[in-house]
Amino acid sequence: MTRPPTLVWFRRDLRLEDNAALDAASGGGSPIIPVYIHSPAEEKPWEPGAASCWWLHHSLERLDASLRKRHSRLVIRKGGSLRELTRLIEETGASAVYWNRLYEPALAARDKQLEEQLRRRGIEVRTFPGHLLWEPSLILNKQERPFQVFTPFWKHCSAIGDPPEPLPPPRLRLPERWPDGEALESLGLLPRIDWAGGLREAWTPGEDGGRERLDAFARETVRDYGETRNFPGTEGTSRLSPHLHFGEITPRQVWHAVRPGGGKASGRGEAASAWSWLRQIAWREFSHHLLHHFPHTPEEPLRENFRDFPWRRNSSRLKAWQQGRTGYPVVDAGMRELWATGWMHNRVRMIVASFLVKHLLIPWQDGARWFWDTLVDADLANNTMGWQWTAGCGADAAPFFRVFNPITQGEKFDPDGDYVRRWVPEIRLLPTTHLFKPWEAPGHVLSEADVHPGKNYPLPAVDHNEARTAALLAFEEIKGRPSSR
DNA sequence: TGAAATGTTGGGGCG
DNA sequence: ACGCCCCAACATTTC
Repeated sequence: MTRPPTLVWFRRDLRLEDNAALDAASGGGSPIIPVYIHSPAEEKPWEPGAASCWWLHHSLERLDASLRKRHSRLVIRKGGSLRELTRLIEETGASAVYWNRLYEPALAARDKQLEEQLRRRGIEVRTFPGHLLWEPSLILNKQERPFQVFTPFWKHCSAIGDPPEPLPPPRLRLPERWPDGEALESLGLLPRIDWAGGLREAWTPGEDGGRERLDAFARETVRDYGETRNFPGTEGTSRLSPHLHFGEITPRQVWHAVRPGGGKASGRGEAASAWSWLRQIAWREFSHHLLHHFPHTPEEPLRENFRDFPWRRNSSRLKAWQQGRTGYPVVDAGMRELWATGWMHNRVRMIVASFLVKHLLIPWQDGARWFWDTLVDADLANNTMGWQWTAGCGADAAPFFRVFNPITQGEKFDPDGDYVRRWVPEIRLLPTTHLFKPWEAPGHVLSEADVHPGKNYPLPAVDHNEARTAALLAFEEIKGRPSSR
């Protein structure tokens, strides 16, 4: 007599290692049935965008392949989560469902309901942490309120000490029979017209790809992270964000992979670099913390006075921004990198976001929507926090009057122009002194470089100084008003 | 995890 | 030698 199987419900934890739900199920000794249920409607209004869907398809493919190496498989279903889980329970005689917790408001609410309904039917439900280092509901300040400033949040969390060591890969006991599943292709995650060439070139979705990226980063890149992280023309960052979003690797794996002092000698600068990167991991935690405690923030500004901000919706300017035709080379380079690869360097994200919100006065929500659809690492918590931060209406936000200068930002952080030349090839022959402001170049320099402003490269959508003044003026309108209830 | 305006200082050219 | 101006370099404040 074999024991009834346990369903391990995969969601955004598309990995076998350091997977608490899978580990607990394998330790329990029951046969394991790995399940994925495609139910984008349950994530509304933030169902995954086009780039995320592309990633998800390949990540599921990889997960299934690794399971098959262990003679297991991923059972794919689509439709309502409760309906499909219930059906699977009936079909397989499963007595338990395990999963790793997610924290976005809509999903957390759905999961809570599911848990109750399954329990009512006598099913054992167990849920596990692991997507984050610290449970958002447990992190509170001395007044038992959520943190709204990053530094005290980080101080509080880092004092807790190192997170537990990652879990080993599981041993999978196989069921006697497999339930039916859908073909991955039937989920329709891949684009109908193939625009994903640039994504394929840039990324290897899946646990193995994430692991390789992490190993390479921990071995080499992290050493100089403090120096190089701000230069989009170099590979100074980890590029782990999509792997973290889909749970192909975990924050505790990355913590233990780069944390200084783990036996191997490292210089002072190297330790500082590693900590400054872990601090970025803590920003990810902070953004989930904020979304958990302020669940309306994907749509509404945290600071209430920003509801009355005199935004100027303008679809043709929005489109120029989306397509990388603003006439500001750094901005255009970033937007084109995003479109081509599904990713953008963080320094450039701040520049293009500031440009949309402060130079064009277009609502940050419009920018957040575009990022949502085009980023392979689109993450509701990170995206929301990032945009509210730039717009000046979020927690610990940059004040609104901090307006990035798209010219000097380019000169500072792309000093040789490598980044701009790569993504805005039509101006690549300009000398670096004029690369970030082609409209100021003398005629003979332009014609020698074959740059014709207004013809083969756009004139600036707005004048920097005028736009800056207009933004400061618009900000005056809401300045005196109360920023929170 | 700004930028620009304004203020201060100090060296050098020059009458 | 001296005052004056210019200006770079740096610091402070303001948006």
